[in-house]
Amino acid sequence: MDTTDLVYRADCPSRIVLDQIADKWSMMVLEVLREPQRFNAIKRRLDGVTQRVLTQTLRKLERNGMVHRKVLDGRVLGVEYSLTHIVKYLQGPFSILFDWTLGNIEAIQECQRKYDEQDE
Amino acid sequence: MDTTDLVYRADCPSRIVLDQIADKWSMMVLEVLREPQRFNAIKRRLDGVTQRVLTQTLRKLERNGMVHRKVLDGRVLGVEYSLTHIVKYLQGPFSILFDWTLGNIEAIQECQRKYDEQDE
DNA sequence: CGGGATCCAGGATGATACTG
DNA sequence: CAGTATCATCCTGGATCCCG
Repeated sequence: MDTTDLVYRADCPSRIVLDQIADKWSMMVLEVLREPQRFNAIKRRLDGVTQRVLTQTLRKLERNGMVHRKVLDGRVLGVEYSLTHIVKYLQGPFSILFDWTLGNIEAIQECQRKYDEQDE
Repeated sequence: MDTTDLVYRADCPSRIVLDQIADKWSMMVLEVLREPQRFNAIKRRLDGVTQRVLTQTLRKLERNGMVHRKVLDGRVLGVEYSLTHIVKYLQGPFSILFDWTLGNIEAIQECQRKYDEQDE
């Protein structure tokens, strides 16, 4: 281990952050929450996520101060989620990542085909 | 489901890409490989990764055309990994993400403390 | 050096039912 | 609406041993 590689050290606090947000659902939630959304609205947009996993993901992001949870007052229960200010800064990079996946998907799938063909 | 939300649909190819790279080790490998590195060099820099998981991660990235695997000729076995050109475009956003974790770690840990204090 | 093969435990996840 | 609780299952990941 090179001690100058702080971000890669297991005991570096930033690694703990990466452990938290560097997963598929967290990234997609952060992208969806460009606009504040209610629980079921988020769930509907993230095709395939279960309510259990979405709840866990939101709790994790809330714990890390990246998402704000607000109980709406009204006759029926309603909860709105939104991004906190510290995480809004990441929206640019995230958008680039999403755009990149769309722009490179064909090249990637071609690579997958070639890779899978080798000694099938 | 809003059909305009292509990137969030389970059957959208880009989701498959996110499934592949949106995880902790993949992101760190892509960051480490700014400079081409040999297997054990990568392993040493990524504190805590096991050789098995690193191998799997590299294979996955190679399959998706993001990492190039090159067997070096010499008396002993040597393998060098490097980034392919399509993924180099992501280095900017990745660096921002890494810098962000370092810059916001204190605020985040403060949020964690507050969150954990609630009704301990 | 750079892995592959195997075994195994623990955590993540899906399905389902229930609730303030 | 927005969750919690429980259970069965699956899969990841760690540990270990071996190999060209």
